[in-house]
Amino acid sequence: MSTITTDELPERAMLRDAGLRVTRPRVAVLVALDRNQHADAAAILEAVRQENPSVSHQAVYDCLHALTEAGLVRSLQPAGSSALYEIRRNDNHHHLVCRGCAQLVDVPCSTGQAPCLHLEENHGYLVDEAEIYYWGLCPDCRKQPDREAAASSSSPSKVT
Amino acid sequence: MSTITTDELPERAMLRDAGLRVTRPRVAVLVALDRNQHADAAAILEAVRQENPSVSHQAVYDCLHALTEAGLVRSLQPAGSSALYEIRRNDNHHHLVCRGCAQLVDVPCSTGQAPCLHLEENHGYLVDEAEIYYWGLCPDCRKQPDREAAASSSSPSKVT
DNA sequence: CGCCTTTCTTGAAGGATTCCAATTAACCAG
DNA sequence: CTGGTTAATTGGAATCCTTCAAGAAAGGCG
Repeated sequence: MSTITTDELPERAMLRDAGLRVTRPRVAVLVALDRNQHADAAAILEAVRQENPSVSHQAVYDCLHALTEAGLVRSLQPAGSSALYEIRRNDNHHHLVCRGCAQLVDVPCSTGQAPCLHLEENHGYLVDEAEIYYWGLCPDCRKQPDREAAASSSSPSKVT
Repeated sequence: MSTITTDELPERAMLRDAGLRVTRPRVAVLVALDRNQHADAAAILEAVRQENPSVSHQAVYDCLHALTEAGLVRSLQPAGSSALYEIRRNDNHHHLVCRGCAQLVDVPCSTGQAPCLHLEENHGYLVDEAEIYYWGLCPDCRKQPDREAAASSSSPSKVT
């Protein structure tokens, strides 16, 4: 399906193949995401503007929505963070989140296919995905007593 | 540990046992959560004000933070929703979220203990919890063609 | 009972995201 | 290559949720 032209950015083909119009901001957003996984809207805007200074923040939001609807991009929102975006690949991975610094790391899915977890009782829902956040402390935050204490004991949880 | 006095609200004991001061807004927040699982801050505020009209929204946020840190309450934030709260019980359940209407349903955890999923590579993290969101369409939204189409096919997805 | 600390109230600010109308650009057919 | 149609982008403002700050009130211990 993909229309491959000489020296054409792969992002352009991605867009066309998904049935989306190829626009400068959309290409720029995809390129930015390719370089910077787990970026939020502000970071993407900044990256996009390095090469296209005139792009508005609204355009970035529109692009992200369009790309998400088209399935090219996946949006994440671990509690306490603003929306993060990543290019959707076929690996159906999950995420490891640090309670201390909110750092996000990819972890492979054990089964590899979505939905990767069986559900006993689905309440009549048509389930298509299981999204998993593993919460914990990253190596750096484990060294800091404050944050160590926050997540290790049973009662607390300074999620912020 | 709990100091049980005649005709005392169990919420007061919960707070005292957790080492928190027993205040009117905190008790009211716990009572509201007990009646209304998966409520957001606005819903809790409204419920609290039915009996305590003077409670400020800021007090509700403060209470929710204090209760969350103390481990009495758990906060959820499925992508696209504002923060939701539920009383933390010992069942370590997970959640089923409708992409159409954002309705949230509890589903039991298969293993029952946290973290309920083993992680092959933990990147040096100290993991204490696996939070799972099952995404799909609730029975009502499955009946609506727009939303049905949104999540079932591979390319589209009007997640709104 | 009274002090000290924590929590609450009030008012306002902040950040992220969305809405809207007018303009501009991309795609497709001729 | 050119025009017409459709869709995307711009820019500004508005909305929603959450947090900050300062003073007032209330809880808990001695």
